[in-house]
Amino acid sequence: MGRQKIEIKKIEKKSSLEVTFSKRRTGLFKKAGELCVLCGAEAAVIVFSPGRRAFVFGHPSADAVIDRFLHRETNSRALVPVGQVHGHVQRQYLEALGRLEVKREQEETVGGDGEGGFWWDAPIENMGLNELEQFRGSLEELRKKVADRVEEMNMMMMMESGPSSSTAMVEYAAPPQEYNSSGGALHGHDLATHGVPHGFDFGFGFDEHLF
Amino acid sequence: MGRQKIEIKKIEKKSSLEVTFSKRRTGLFKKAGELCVLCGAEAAVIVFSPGRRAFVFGHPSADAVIDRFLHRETNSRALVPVGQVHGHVQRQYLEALGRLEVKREQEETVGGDGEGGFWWDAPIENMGLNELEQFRGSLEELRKKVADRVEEMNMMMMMESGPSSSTAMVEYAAPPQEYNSSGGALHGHDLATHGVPHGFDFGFGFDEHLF
DNA sequence: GCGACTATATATAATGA
DNA sequence: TTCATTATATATAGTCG
Repeated sequence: MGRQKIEIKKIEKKSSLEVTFSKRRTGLFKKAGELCVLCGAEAAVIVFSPGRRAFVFGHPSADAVIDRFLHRETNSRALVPVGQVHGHVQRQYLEALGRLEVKREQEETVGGDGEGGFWWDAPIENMGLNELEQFRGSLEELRKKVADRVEEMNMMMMMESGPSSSTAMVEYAAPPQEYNSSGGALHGHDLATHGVPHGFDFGFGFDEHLF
Repeated sequence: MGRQKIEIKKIEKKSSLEVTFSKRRTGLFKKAGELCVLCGAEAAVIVFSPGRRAFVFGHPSADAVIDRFLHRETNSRALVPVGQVHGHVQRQYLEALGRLEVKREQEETVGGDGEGGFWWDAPIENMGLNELEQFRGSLEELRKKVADRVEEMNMMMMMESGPSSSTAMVEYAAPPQEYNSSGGALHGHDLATHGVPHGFDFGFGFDEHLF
């Protein structure tokens, strides 16, 4: 994002590392703030510089967010198998997949985690970068293959029952997911009206104005 | 940053709010990761969507960073570098992911492979149209997930903050959620007692050498 | 209600004082 | 560190399938 493209790897030159750290930290906080305002989200960002200095952004406050985050942990129960928490939509996918005769025995082997996960969790988590990249490539291929197959089948159906009835049947069987709309109340503070948020920095005192 | 300039104020249109939230959250995490890699920093980002869903990014792990942050007053300077406790880089990374990511909603995708070939060798030619469509949907998810992971891992591999680097990016499901930290996150901390009541609070640096 | 695609808005790397 | 500048790299708002 500058005069020149840079690789995302550790900056060795100390001087520019510091500059970059400062700029990007500021940018990060700004983005976080924007996300909060735009979407009514709550967020906390904690950054430790390599020199062990801490910088924190929080809305409504870092502590509030962290607290909320930590409390959820303490209060909730033990591990729940993935499928249980979230609804039917996913289940349908899984059922469909199950019919593929994909080796389910792996469920026990790879899943490892006992009740914690399903077999499809493992592959990704345990793959090395190369494997992942290869995996990704293969996925693309497969996706194409599947897409083609779908088209092909549509074509066939069209020929069987006429052009008018084909399209409707191609819809996703899975009903649109309820994206967490209920109770989407914002938590009190409407920042949009505050204009410029105030900032603190006990270390140096910049970052006063982010917007 | 788009076709059109937007004001930084709450987005009312729910549909675009969700899209924006998703896009910007991704962007935020990416930036956080870059900051970590480029500057050898440690960071945690916690975001609660208006729908109460929690999303977390952490390097080396959200736990580690939060823990460190919470101990700032008492141990701040004498703190044992969080990283030292952990062992092998990749291992730690995977553990963190395995521990957290399992509970992701998106996890309910496909995946897995056999010893011989990959699972997609399964006969798609035997699938019905609906199944194919569903399958395609699942593939899409998986692909995205894999792509994300590749990026994460690329980032991780570039990090040279010693033997303890890792990065975790996680989405927690809403109300019922478990997070059994093995790494020593603190529970039952009364955070709400200090900090800024509301609004933003930036850069809460505490004394130490700058870098 | 994603995923891909752009046209723009922003962030920021390099630079110089 | 800081600041301003500015050329570019990125992020992302809108749009379409």
